[in-house]
Amino acid sequence: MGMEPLLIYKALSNEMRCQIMQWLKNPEEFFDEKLYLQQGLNFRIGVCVGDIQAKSGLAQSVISNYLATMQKASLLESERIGKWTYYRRNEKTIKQFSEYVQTKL
Amino acid sequence: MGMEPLLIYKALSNEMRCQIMQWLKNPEEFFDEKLYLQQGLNFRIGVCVGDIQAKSGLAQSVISNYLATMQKASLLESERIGKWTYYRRNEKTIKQFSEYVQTKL
DNA sequence: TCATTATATCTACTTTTTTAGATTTGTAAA
DNA sequence: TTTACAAATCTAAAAAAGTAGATATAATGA
Repeated sequence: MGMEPLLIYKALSNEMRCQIMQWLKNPEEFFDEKLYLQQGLNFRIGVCVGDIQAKSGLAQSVISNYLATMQKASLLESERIGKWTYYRRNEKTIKQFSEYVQTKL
Repeated sequence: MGMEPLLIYKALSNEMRCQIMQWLKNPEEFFDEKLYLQQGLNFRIGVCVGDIQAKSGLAQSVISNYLATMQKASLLESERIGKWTYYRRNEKTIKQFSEYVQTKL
């Protein structure tokens, strides 16, 4: 459960993965919430893989792999509901990392 | 002159390079300043490549290359005096990076 | 000038990461 | 149950990063 700076640096050392962090920071700015609301959900649960993949333009397997990388670094967490997996930021880790950079780097 | 987060994440996504950042944060804790003082220098100018290389145990060419990578990310700056090149942290960039992580990540 | 030392650059090999197609797994709907 | 869809995993090829020996450059001292 401990935050691992090296894993986080590696996860963030890729432009698209950084981009995904930004998209998930303000999903309403980058994705359409309508279909989520229709299902009784909202972006608090995260954004599903397919939406992220479509926005990225990369292959499904690549995005799935990127998201797994970011989850292993615990920058993201995921929840499966029905056929969909929703990814959202893990703000706790992000805060810990930010504090690590501030005090330890 | 602008701080580039992606270059910085890449530079830090390697254990030895992270280690070097730590060594250069408190050189007096990890290196012997005597020979520097004898030359009218101190660690404020930085630590020379040979000392960093000896401590790392890696090949000279590898360390030279690592230091160049970190300098390109502007995490480090260097100064040549005679035969020696001294590397020190660029605290300005480090601060900017820390603020970037805090506010933008 | 010549030899020595410190560092950077060049070169080649190895390892890791990126990338994407194909397959598998899990879920839901027909 | 079959079918369809979303996402994860498998596989393999291409690109990038890591590694270290050899060579080049730059400075010093004999």
